Amino acid sequence: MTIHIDIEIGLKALASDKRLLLLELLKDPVGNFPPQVDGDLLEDGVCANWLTERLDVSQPTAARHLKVLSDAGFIIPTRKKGWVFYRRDEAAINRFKTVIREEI
Amino acid sequence: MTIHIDIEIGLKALASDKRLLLLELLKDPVGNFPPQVDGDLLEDGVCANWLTERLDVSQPTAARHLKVLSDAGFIIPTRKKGWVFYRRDEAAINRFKTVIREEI
DNA sequence: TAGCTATATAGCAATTTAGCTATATGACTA
DNA sequence: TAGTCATATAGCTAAATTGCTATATAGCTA
Repeated sequence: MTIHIDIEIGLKALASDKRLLLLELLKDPVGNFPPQVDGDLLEDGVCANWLTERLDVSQPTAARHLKVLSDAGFIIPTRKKGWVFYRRDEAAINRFKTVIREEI
Repeated sequence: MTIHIDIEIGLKALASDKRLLLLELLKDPVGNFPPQVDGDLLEDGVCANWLTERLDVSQPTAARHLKVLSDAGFIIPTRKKGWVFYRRDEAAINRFKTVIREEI
């Protein structure tokens, strides 16, 4: 009940098939999505709209999943021309993996 | 939604402060608990009773937390003289860490 | 500025999870 | 074998999570 506070937030954020799918899709934006006009697939990330389609849930539900991952620090939103693009925060993900490896 | 099935079970099992505490306590049985009579702290693990006390929940609630971790394969129960002792399954835990590292 | 479109929030129903008390099971021990 | 003690299960309530529809917000674009 000490270090656990941070670790638990990350674990809860990941413990969902929808959110695991999001992170998986974001691993290879170019392979998983068609070219984007207003944001670079790699630098900015993938349009929330497209991620929503892949999740097979309503737009608000997908938005909340994205927010959970974002709040946990695993993905980074970038606003551009009225769109929001999401990409993985590999550094944060790696930090989390290290904590898992060392603390569990 | 493919590999995720196994990974999700593990993540859900870990995403709880009580269960994280259990795993932490079991990391150092000798340091965390007094000597045991009927089971060896290291070979057999820690008596469910003592773990329950440390968890600060009722006996049935602790039993269920232990079952979740046990079902997920993270801890191993050993019955002896009417007691049940629990120890970490380090191999299983390491396998899980590897999956996390490679798949997330 | 006005309207449009993408995304976020509000608020509700259904499901899952976590806690409890009461009780059943199961296995030592006397 | 009977009794006792440790642990597991049953069954309930409260809280958290996930999904939805409806609506608000925010920021382009014309």
